[in-house]
Amino acid sequence: MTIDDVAKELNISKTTVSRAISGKGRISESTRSKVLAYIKEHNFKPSLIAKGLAEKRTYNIAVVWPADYDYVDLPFFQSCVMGMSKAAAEQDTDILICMVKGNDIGELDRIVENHKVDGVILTRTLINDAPADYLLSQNFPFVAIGSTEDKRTITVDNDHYEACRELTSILALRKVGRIALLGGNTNHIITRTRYRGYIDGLKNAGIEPDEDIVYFDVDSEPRMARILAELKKKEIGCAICMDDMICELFLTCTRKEGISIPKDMRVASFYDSRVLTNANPSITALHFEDRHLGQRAADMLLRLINGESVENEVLSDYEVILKESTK
Amino acid sequence: MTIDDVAKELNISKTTVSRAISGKGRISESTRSKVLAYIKEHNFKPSLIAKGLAEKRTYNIAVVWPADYDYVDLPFFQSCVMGMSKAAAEQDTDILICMVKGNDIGELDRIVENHKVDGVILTRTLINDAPADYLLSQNFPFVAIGSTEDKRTITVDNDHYEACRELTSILALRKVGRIALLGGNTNHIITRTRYRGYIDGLKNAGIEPDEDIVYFDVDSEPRMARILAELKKKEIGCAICMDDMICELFLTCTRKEGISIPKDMRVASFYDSRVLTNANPSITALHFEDRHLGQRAADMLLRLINGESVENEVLSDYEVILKESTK
DNA sequence: CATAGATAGACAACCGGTTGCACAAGCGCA
DNA sequence: TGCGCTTGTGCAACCGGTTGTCTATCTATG
Repeated sequence: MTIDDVAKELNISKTTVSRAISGKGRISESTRSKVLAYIKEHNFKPSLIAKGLAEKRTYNIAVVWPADYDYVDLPFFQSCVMGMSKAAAEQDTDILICMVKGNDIGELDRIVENHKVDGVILTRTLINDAPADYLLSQNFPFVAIGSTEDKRTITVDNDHYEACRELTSILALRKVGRIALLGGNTNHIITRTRYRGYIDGLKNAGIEPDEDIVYFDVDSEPRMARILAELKKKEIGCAICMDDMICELFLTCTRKEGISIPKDMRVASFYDSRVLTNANPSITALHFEDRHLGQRAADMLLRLINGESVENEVLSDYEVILKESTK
Repeated sequence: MTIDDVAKELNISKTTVSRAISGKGRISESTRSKVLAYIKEHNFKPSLIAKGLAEKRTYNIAVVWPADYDYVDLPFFQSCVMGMSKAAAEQDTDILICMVKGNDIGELDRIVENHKVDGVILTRTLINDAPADYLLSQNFPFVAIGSTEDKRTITVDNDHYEACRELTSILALRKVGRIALLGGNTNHIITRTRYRGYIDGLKNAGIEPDEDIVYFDVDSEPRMARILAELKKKEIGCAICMDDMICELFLTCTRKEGISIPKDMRVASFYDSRVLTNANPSITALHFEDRHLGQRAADMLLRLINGESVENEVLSDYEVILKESTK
């Protein structure tokens, strides 16, 4: 069934049917409701491909999936995509996956050149983000989850600065001793953002930050073991892990060393992932509503595609959840 | 730039250009190479939307993403999708995400009715799989990763029966004592398949299976704790965990109980996921090449869409990796 | 040398929508 | 009553490809 069939059946022109469905152009209310009733009764869905050809749209948006095994925060990504999917579906739009390895643009150029999508969503942007640079150079609509250094980029993210500041100062006020920071990949913008929050959180609590107890690129067990030795020597009372993977490493190493938590040392983490939820003792962590984040990102991108004006957004969908590990 | 522009520039008809690109229809080798050279030089990509409208295709396939938090094996899913993405890209086809919750068909009907994709890939099929039933009823092309009960379905999967049989008999021959099975969700077909492998693995080693030491739906720490108590009472020498999540639970509980591995009890797992890779002691596990699995699935689906004949496939992309936990 | 058959390419219809423009009917107002 | 303006609808071109059918040219054959 096509709009021609509908038109013939109702003795009107296909133009009128098209207008009734899209809501654009002049049409009488009576004709319009007649058409809508008919297509609803017959469960007619106009072809999005034909619509797309005429409008030069695909009704698809891509999400860039960072395809490095050891690097992606899968639960975060899943939640985000769930949110995007929900928001997009409301406008008949779907999510297409674009695998990208490292800081290469991978399949992105094929997807853009073939015009397979109307826009792109980037997650967890890097300092020099190749996909972002590419999309900017092509003047292709996109929204980045996580801030970027280019002012032209539309971004949305949770307030990681504020979240980390809050967590840090809460811990500081609890008198947990010296607070070390165990950070992730310094190429991630988010790593620096959280770092700033940590610094200011300490300052708010009247503590002078000490660069000697801040570590980045904590990505392996041997490295964590070495750091842990230093923490012991420096008589650190509490460690803030910048993500759940780092926290896992921390827990593994403390267990091996026979360090008891929270008796000997305390620990808090970003993200209360499944692994941490099951941990013993339970882990103090920041909980984020990543789903909502994805939803916002998709909403913003769709508005961008529709030519509406879009402002950067900073969300506060997080919560500090205090558990045993910082008691 | 369109094929009309190319045609005009080369003083030939758009038909000829179309034929040169697609390779269909009669065309001289000289004209063909002339056209191909021109479009290559000018980096011309014919519109897939227009092509799609004419051919009634979208050059997209959907992968159903089971959107239950606690249920999806994310690393498995990621690897699969990476493989699919790679195989599909070679035919200008992309992967679209279709979120589905539980055994509901979710967004699937919208995607099918709107003809957003040419076919669907299902992962980890259930006993009564709503998406599979729906797609069959709509006569819509799809491939299932994991077997189904409906003979009309095209399936591909690793040989989980054989893998589990092999693992079980290897362990049995190592004289690890009585071998218990800790299984997952009984709604998953794969759970039953592995179970059969376990039974036959024991028989091959001359051991009579004992239903009393087979557990299913091991999905929480309390349940695991109860099971562990039984295993101790029954003097079990080794546990086979049907997936990495169950193995994690097992490790957590044994640690709490002060059970030493492999001294007091041995353990082996399906999947050598990141979490297990870091475990201490290292865990004996089955390693699967999920990426290749996804690649095969996408290949098969594309052939199905192209009207070629497709046979079910059973892959043997796995390896038993023996580590300390079964020494 | 005439003719049949093969081959290369062009024409035009088609896929299923959108949209600029033309036109007729209905209305208010002088 | 006549005029201009608004409103509702239709026509046909267009988006950018594919493909069935037809023609012109070339080759092989008796």
